[in-house]
Amino acid sequence: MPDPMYRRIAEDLRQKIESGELGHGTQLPTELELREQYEASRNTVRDAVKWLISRGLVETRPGQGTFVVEMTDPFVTFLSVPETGGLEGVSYASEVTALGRKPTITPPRVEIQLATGAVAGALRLSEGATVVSRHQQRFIDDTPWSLQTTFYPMRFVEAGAVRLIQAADIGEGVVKYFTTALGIKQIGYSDKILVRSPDPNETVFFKLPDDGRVAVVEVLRTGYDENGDPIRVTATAYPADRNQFVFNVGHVPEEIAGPTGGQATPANGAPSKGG
Amino acid sequence: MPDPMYRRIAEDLRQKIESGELGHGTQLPTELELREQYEASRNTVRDAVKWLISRGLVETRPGQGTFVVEMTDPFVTFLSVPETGGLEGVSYASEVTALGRKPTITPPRVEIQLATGAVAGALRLSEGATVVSRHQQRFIDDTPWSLQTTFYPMRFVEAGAVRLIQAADIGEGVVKYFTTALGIKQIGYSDKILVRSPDPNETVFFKLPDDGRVAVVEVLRTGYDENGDPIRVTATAYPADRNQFVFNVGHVPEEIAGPTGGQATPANGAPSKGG
DNA sequence: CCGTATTTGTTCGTATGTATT
DNA sequence: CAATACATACGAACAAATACG
Repeated sequence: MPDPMYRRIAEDLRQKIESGELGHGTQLPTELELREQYEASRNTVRDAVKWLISRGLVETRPGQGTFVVEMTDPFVTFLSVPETGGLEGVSYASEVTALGRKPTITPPRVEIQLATGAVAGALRLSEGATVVSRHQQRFIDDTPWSLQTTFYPMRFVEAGAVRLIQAADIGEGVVKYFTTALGIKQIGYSDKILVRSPDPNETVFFKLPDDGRVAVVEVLRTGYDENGDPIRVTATAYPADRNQFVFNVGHVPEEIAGPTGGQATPANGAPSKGG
Repeated sequence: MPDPMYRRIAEDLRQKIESGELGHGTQLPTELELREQYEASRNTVRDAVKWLISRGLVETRPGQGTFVVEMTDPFVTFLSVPETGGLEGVSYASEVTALGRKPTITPPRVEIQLATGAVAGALRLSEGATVVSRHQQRFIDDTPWSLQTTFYPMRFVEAGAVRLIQAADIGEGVVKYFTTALGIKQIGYSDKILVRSPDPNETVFFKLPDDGRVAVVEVLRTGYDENGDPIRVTATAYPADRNQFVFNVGHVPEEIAGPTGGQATPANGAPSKGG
C-alpha cells in the first residue's frame, strides 16, 4: 500500500469518472455509502472527494450530494484580426453574435487614476501620471464572461478626446474614435497572456468556487501608434475553465472559426511503451 | 460570524502575506503556534493552510514547516513572428538564448499512430488515418519547461519527407524542411490556447504539486499550406505558473521583448467607491 | 550512524450547523 | 417538520519527513 487511503479512493473514483462509468452530471455515492464501500471513515472519504474537487472533476452541493461536473462548451475568443479588414476591426459584439449568442456589455465605469507600476510601464508614463480608466463587465447569454479595464494617458483627453471621460459606450470603438478625433492611428498591438488565481472581485463576478481552484486568464493588450508610442493598455480577465483563445498568423482558411468541439489532449503523454 | 473560522484565519494570513509582513520564502508559524494564536484546533488551522495552498500562496514541507512561496520570474514565449523575416522563422532555441538562458531539447520520440478525434479533425483526416507523431521534452536551464508533440499526415513521409520518421532533430525546422524536400510552404498557422488541469505525465515531468492546483496551458498550432490544407498540428503544454505568452499584431516597437517584470493585475476590480 | 525532537501527513471518532428535499 | 447530505469544528493517535546533536 504505497499511497494513502484517501488517494486510493480518489484514484478509484477518478478512474470511474474518466472511463465514463460515472457520466457527466451523475451523482456519486453519498459520503455514508462511500464510507461503507471503501471501509473508511467519513473524514477519509471526504478527503478523497476534496482531492477530486481540486481537480475540477466533481462538485458538492450541500443537501443534495456530490456530482460529476458538467462540461460547458467553451467560448472561443479571437485575439488576432482577419486578414481582410482593418486592424482590430472586429468588436466584442460582432465576435459573439457571429456564434449565435447574445452579448451584453455594461456601460463603462470611468475613473481618473494615477498610473501604477504595470500600467505606467506599459504606457511609458512615470509613476503617478494621470490616466483614464474605463471598466466594463461583459456577459454572454447573461453569463458573466469577462472583466475589462482599459487605461489611456490623460493627454488624449486634454487633446480633445473628451468622450473618453464620459460614462457611455463608444460605439464605433475607441480605436476608430482616436483616428477621427485626434488623427491617431493604432498600427499594432501586443497581447500578453498569463494565468493567475482570481482576486476576490473576479471570484464574485464570475461566480467561481471560493477555493481558488479555477484560474483566470488575463490578456494584456497594449496598442501602439505610428510613432511606436503606446496609446492604451487593456486588461481583460476571463475564467480559465470556459474560454479558449485563437490567434491566426498569415493566411488561414476561413472555416477555422466556430468551436471545433473536442479539446482533449492529443496524447502529449508517455510513449506507448517504455519511457 | 459570517465566515467560518478557517476562512477568517486564512484571510488573516493572506493579508499578512500580500501586505509583505510575511515575505517570500519566510516560514509561517507552525501548526501548534497557529493553534495558540487563533485559539482553534489543529485541524482547523490546517484547513486554513490548505485554503492558502489552493491559492498558491504557501507551500508545506513535511518535517520543516509552511512557507510563503517564492515567485520565479516567468518565461515569455512569443507565439507570433516578427514583422521582418519569414513565417515562423524563430525557433525555440533562439527565442530562449536571446534571453540569456540555456535551452535543451531531447531528441524526438517518433511514433506511427492512428489519428484520433482532435488530431484527425485538425488535419482533416478521417479517424484511423495514419499519422507520424514527434514528441520532445524541452528544458530551460535544466528546468522542465514544455512538452511538445507534433502530428503529420503519413502522406508526407510517403512523398519523400523521410526525416520525419527519424529520431533526430530537424535542425533547420520542419517548416523549412518541408519546403526544400516537398516544395510545400506553410503560409499561415492558427494557434488555439486553452487552460486545463495537468494529466499524470505532465504532473511528473513538470514536478507539479500532485493536488492539481497548477494548470497547464496548451497551445494547439495548426499549420496550413498554400491550398489552405493543414500540414501539421502541434500540441505544446506549459505549466501555467511559470509562463506567459506574447502575440504581436501589426507594427509593434522592438523593445517589447524582455520580461517586463511586474505582472500584477492593473486594478480590474471594484470601483473606488460603491459597486 | 543513531536517536530524539520538531513539524507536517493521515486516519479515526464525534458533535453540531446549514442547505435541500 | 422531518429526513438527508454536505460543512465546520474539535480532539486524539500514529506515521513520515526533516533537522540536529
